[in-house]
Amino acid sequence: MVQSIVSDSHERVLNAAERLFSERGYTAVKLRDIADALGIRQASLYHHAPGGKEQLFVDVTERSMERHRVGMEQAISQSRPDDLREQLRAAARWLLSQPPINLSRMNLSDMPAIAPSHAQRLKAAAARALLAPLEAIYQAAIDRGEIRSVYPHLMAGMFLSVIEGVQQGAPHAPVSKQEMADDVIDILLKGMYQR
Amino acid sequence: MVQSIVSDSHERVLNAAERLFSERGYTAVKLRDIADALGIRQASLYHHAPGGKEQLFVDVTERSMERHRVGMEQAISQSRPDDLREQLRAAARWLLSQPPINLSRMNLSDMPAIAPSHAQRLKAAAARALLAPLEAIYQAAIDRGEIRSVYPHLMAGMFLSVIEGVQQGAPHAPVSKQEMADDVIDILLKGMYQR
DNA sequence: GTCTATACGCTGATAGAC
DNA sequence: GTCTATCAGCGTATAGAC
Repeated sequence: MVQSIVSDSHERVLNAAERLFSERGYTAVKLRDIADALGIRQASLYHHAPGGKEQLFVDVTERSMERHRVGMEQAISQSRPDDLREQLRAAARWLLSQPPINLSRMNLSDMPAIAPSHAQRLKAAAARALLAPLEAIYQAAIDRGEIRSVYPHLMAGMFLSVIEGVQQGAPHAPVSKQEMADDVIDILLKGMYQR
Repeated sequence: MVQSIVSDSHERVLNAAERLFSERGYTAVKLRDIADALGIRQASLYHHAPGGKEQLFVDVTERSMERHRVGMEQAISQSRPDDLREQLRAAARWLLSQPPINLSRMNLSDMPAIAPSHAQRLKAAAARALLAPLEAIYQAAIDRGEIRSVYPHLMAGMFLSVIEGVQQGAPHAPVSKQEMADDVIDILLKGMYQR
């Protein structure tokens, strides 16, 4: 299969589309923008994405979520068990290596703009890929007494919000994203109060 | 001034526009949506907002940010000084009483879609209204030794992300938004670890 | 102050040459 | 696989009647 070296042209289209969609959202990205990023004409996109804009968005989002599901689960399973801090750091490292995800924008802006059945599928994929793995490690940490009792779902959403904030608020900071994420995880675990 | 009772028709337009823009963002909201929310025709909007869509967006966003600046400063100044927890709770109460704000979406999606000069003004207004007051109370808490040394700017962004997450992730929770916000503030201050 | 009608540009999409 | 040409529909905006 000479075709699937690393990034055949179909992959290049998906990658460009994913970066733009994940940064600006569905409605703000025009097919023209994606074509420009690839150095081709808007109409030429239809050779690689015959389904049109909405289908392209669904495809890249599902691909992204599946990659995140695997990435998150690997990051967590490769960390020491019974160490929430290390698990969260690994999850943060994974998330920061990827294009940013804004779940809030996805839910409020992107989903209403596509077919309800598509929206439902993407929401489910996001829950599986991002929320579920985090909820699981929080629940496990509660069960073994490492942390006090908190709502795992709330904590998972909080973690994702915060990492996303790090990812995009980073430019102004004097330190790297990963350092910021580590600091933030420390605060979530130990708090801000003086010891 | 019989005109300015509470909500003359100009205000009603701004309010409807603000709610929609703040939820879905600039590009996802069509003037038609705002008109529908008001029960009028799209063209009739131009009587109240002769400047068109972009100007309307700038107007409502500046109005919103100015209101937030006052609301945040009041919430904080009416709290006990030297008590970061109470100040954060008051700030959260204020934020949760308002239409949601997604700074990340504003920066990545909305701003690129409007004139650069407009974008610059709105970003500055958001920094003044939301980030600055929070940075100030964090810095003060550090100075008086209430909390350990953290980056106030990072903490301010983190707080806003988290409250916004509470605001929109609330439906699934068994408790009120304010309770969730209080829990989250407790975690930021005390951490998740068992005492 | 709201309406209908309409102009206009932009965007998504199709057809067919190369 | 990419192009040019073109279309249909949508969204913004304007004109003018009521």
